[in-house]
Amino acid sequence: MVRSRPTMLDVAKESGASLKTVSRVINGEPGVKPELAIKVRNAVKKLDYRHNFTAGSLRRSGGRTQTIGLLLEDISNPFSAALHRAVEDSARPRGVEVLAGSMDEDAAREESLINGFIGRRVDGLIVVPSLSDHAYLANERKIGTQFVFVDRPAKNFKADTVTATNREGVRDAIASLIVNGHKRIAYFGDVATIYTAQERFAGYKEALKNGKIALDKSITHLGFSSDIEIESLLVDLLSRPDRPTAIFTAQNVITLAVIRSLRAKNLHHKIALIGFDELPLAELLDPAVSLVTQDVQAMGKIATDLLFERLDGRKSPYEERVIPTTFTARASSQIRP
Amino acid sequence: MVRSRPTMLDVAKESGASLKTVSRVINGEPGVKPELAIKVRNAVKKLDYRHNFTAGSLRRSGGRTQTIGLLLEDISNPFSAALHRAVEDSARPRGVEVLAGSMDEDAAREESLINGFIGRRVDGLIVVPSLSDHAYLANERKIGTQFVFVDRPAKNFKADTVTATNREGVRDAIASLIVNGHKRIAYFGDVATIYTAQERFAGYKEALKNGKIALDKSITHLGFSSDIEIESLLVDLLSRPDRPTAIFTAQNVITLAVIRSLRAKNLHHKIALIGFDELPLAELLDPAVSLVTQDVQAMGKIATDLLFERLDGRKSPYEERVIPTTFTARASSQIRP
DNA sequence: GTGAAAGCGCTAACAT
DNA sequence: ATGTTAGCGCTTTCAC
Repeated sequence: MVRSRPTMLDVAKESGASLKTVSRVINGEPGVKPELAIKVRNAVKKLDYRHNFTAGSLRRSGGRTQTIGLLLEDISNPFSAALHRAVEDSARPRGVEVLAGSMDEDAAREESLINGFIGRRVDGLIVVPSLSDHAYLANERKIGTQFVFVDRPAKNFKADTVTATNREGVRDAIASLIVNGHKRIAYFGDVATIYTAQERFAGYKEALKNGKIALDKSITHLGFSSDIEIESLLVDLLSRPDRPTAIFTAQNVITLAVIRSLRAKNLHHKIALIGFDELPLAELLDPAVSLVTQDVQAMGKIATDLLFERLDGRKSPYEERVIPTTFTARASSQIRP
Repeated sequence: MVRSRPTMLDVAKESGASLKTVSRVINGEPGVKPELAIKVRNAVKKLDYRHNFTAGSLRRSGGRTQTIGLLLEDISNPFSAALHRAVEDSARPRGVEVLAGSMDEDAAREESLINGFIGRRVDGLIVVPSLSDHAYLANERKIGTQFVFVDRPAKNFKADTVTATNREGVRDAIASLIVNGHKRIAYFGDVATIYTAQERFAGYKEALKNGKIALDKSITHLGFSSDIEIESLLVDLLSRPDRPTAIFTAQNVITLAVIRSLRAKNLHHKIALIGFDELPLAELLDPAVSLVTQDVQAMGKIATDLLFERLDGRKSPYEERVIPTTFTARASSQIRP
């Protein structure tokens, strides 16, 4: 049988207190005589009353729902999942819950998610932005919804942003290859329309320049590619007389594809490799894979803290916080040309 | 400057329609003349009106919020993250958003999360239950909140449940080792208080029995252990004259620890290994690791579908859906004794 | 200290 | 086809 939920009024009747007094007790407001408060609490238990947060925020000054939204590329990928966890850990101590969604780099999905979240009146949004234009968020911000961007800056919208040292991280990793004597270093990355892809490629070019090595576009590849595509590109590349002696892969999935291809050609002990992004078993592979990684935990925590500061009324100019990446040198980058 | 959000009344005034007509247009209810509807939609755009879903559900019959809660062990682990994604993919087409949280096998956290979610009036909850007693949920269900449990059944609470064939999956994997001639198969698993750990160990015992091999408790270990603990246990085990010729690891983290230890002792090509749970780069390791895996996608989809069926009013008895596991035989389980 | 009344933004029920 | 009124469960405001 479906009963209806007890309300504050039910608790008031049961306890003999007034509606407002019940509200005071539930919300921990001062100025209620202890005996009355106990009566109220007993009634709460007896009726199994559950406070309706949602109804409260309708009238509450500021209208805060104590809920934030988190827009990720894909909830299930390790970067997103780790970021989500960091956000959760910062939000929960404040009694704030997190709505999360996957955008799949799809502008329509992004819009539908943002609508869904704003329709539920989230207090703020933490966004790993895709390509879309974010100018339309200005109206939302006027109304009090706050925004923080992670991993990449928003487009046409100034806001607090947390990114990693993509450029410097790649630059230093490539430099270590150059120190080891590599002069032909291939680069496999994402399309240059993605901010992080741009930055990482810029780091590559910077390192080459510092090492007085000319950029050879025939050994760089920018663009989304299937495993098979990467494999065939690699086969081409590696059958050339002037084949690269080292490879830098600028992203998770690409690193995996290249590892597979190198193994298939039995070149994994011949050609040096450095990848960007965490790889779960990197140190157990043969050779262990050298990686440039982001401090996702820190990025999530800082983003959430920035969001709450804005919600608490901070008015200072929008910040760009840049979190250092880490280069973990393992056997795969010690291979000499 | 912080403006206040436009409401339906503002849209009504702007468009010249009545409040209710605006509501009809926004909610896509029939019976509004196209011309008027267009006027309303123009006003919505002009004012940048955002529907307040939350306020609506206060009055709406059934009081549905189109939001569900998902309680996971740890949002950031691959199993949880994949489950979350599957739930999201089933929920979004219905316009339902997902609140998720990590319980860390901690009853207090579980309670605080459930309170937080119910306080926001989620329509239903999908739970990967920890050890706590779920009898108290009976009151919530009377009131209309629905529950589905995944991976493990709830305690003292009957509800729809989606689990995997833990027992059968392990049994068949162990059987394949026995077929290969193994008679001494070590087992490393979680504490037997966890349902899945129990089931998996039961599968191990079943396979031994079928193979007429006596259970030797000196080569089984049940309990949570650090990497170091596992390593020292393994060292002991492997230095014995009657050392095991194969190892079964009943969980993700344990599998990793055992792989590390076997490598450290240079025994990874000597001792057969099968693990439970997905491992991201399993096929790239040397030897490639044989695994029993769950169909997390299917589990998430089925759980969400069951939840929505209940929310749609299905009254039939609570179901226990059991999803088949998959055994992927790779090189690590082909090693002979 | 406590409580009554008004109203948050919306939908249901009932006009017209 | 459209509008009016009440009221969802709560917090605010203001009175006692």
